[in-house]
Amino acid sequence: MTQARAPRADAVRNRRKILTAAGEQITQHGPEVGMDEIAAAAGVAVGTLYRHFPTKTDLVAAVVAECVARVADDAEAVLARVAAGARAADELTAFLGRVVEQSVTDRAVKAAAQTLGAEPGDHANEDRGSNAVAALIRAGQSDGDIHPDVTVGDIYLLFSTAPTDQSPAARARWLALVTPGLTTGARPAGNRR
Amino acid sequence: MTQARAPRADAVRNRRKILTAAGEQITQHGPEVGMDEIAAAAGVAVGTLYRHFPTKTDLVAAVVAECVARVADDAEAVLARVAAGARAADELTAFLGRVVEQSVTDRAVKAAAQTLGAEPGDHANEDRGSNAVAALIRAGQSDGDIHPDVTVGDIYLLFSTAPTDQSPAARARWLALVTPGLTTGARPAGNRR
DNA sequence: ATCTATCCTGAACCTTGGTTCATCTTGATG
DNA sequence: CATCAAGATGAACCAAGGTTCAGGATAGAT
Repeated sequence: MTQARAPRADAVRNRRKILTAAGEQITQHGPEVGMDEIAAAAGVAVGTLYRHFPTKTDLVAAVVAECVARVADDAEAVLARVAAGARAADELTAFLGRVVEQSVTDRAVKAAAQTLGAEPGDHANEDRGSNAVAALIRAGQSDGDIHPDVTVGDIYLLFSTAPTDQSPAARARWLALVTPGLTTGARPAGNRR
Repeated sequence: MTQARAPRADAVRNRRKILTAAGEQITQHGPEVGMDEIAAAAGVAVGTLYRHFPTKTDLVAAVVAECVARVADDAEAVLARVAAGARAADELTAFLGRVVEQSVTDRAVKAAAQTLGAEPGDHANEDRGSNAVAALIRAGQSDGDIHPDVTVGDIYLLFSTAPTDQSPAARARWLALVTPGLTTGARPAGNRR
C-alpha cells in the first residue's frame, strides 16, 4: 500500500484558517452566509474551500464537530472536579448554564447543521460528552440533589430547546425555570420582570 | 370617497384555498416549499398567489396570523371555563399541553415566520391570547397552585422553545420537566425511559 | 536548480426559487 | 346581453448562491 505523502504545510494552514473563519462567519451572520463570504473571511479563494470540504454540508459538519468537542471537554473537566470533591448538582447546573451561553454562539451553527442535515458523524466526541454528563447525574442523584427520574436524555431534551435569540437575562430566567424539574431542592429565587 | 366595489366571489374562494393550502404545505414539507408548490396544491397559478399576497413573507404572515388566532380562541375558552369554576392550574397545564402539540403542527410555520422575519403585525389576536393567559396565571396564583414569580413572559420564554421534532412521548416528558418550574405543588410522576 | 504532485485561484456555470407582466377569462353591473 | 374592470394564467425574468474547472503558483523531494 502506498503511504500517502504528508499534506503540504500551507494546506494545513489554510484548513485551519477556513475552519475558524467559517465558525466566526456562521455565528455572526447566521447559517446562510455564502461560501464566498467565508472564503473571503479566511483570505482564501472559493476553490480552496472546496478542495478541503467537498460541499458546504461537510464544512458545517466540521465546524459543528469542533463545538461538540469543546462541550465534551468541558463536561469531562467538570466530572474531574466532582471526583475531586465538588458538589455534583452545583457543578452540573453551572455547566448547563455555560452550555446555554455557548448555545447562543452555536445557535447558528446548530441551525445550519439541521438545515443542511449535517449528520454529526462525530460519535466519539458526542459520546464522551454524554457519558460525562451521565456520570454527573448519577453523582448528583446519590447525593439526593437530583431527581431520580432524570436521565441524560432529559438534559438533551431540555437543552436542545434552550432559548438563543433572547437576552442574557432571559436565558438566566429560563435556566431558573427549568432547574426545578431536575433538582429535588427548594427552587432558587431567580426572579425577574 | 369612492366605496370600493366588493371583491369578486371567486377571488374570495381562491384566497381561502390558498391560505389553507399554504398552511398544509408548510406544515408538511417545511418552510422552504416553493411558491409554485403551494400554488399547485391550491389548484391555482402562481400569479394568483401574488395577487393576494404581494410577497412570500406576506403569505406566511397570514398563515401565522391564523395560528395565533386559533391559540387565542383556545386561551379565551379556557378562561371562560375557569370563570365557571374549573381549577385554573389544571386548565393551564392542559392548555399548555395543547399548545405544545399544536406547535408541532406550527413548527414549520414558526420557523418560516422567523426565517422570513415575518412580523406578526397581528397584535390584536396576540394580545387577546396573552391577556387570557395572564388572567389564568393570576387565578392559579390566588389558588396557591402557581408560583407567585411566574409571568406571561415566562410562558412565552418556555413555550417558544418547545420541542417540535421529537416524539409525542418526548414532548410529554418535556412538559413534565418544565411544569415544576411553574407550579408549587408536588411534581407529577411523569416518568419515562 | 529542477521538476512534479499538490495546492490555489477566480471567473464562469447552473440550479433553485421568488417575482413580474402581457394576455386571456370571467363575475358582476345596467 | 353587452360591457368592463377585477381577477387568473403561466412562461419568462432575474438574483442568489453553491459548485466546477482550466490554468497558474509553490512546497518539497532529488
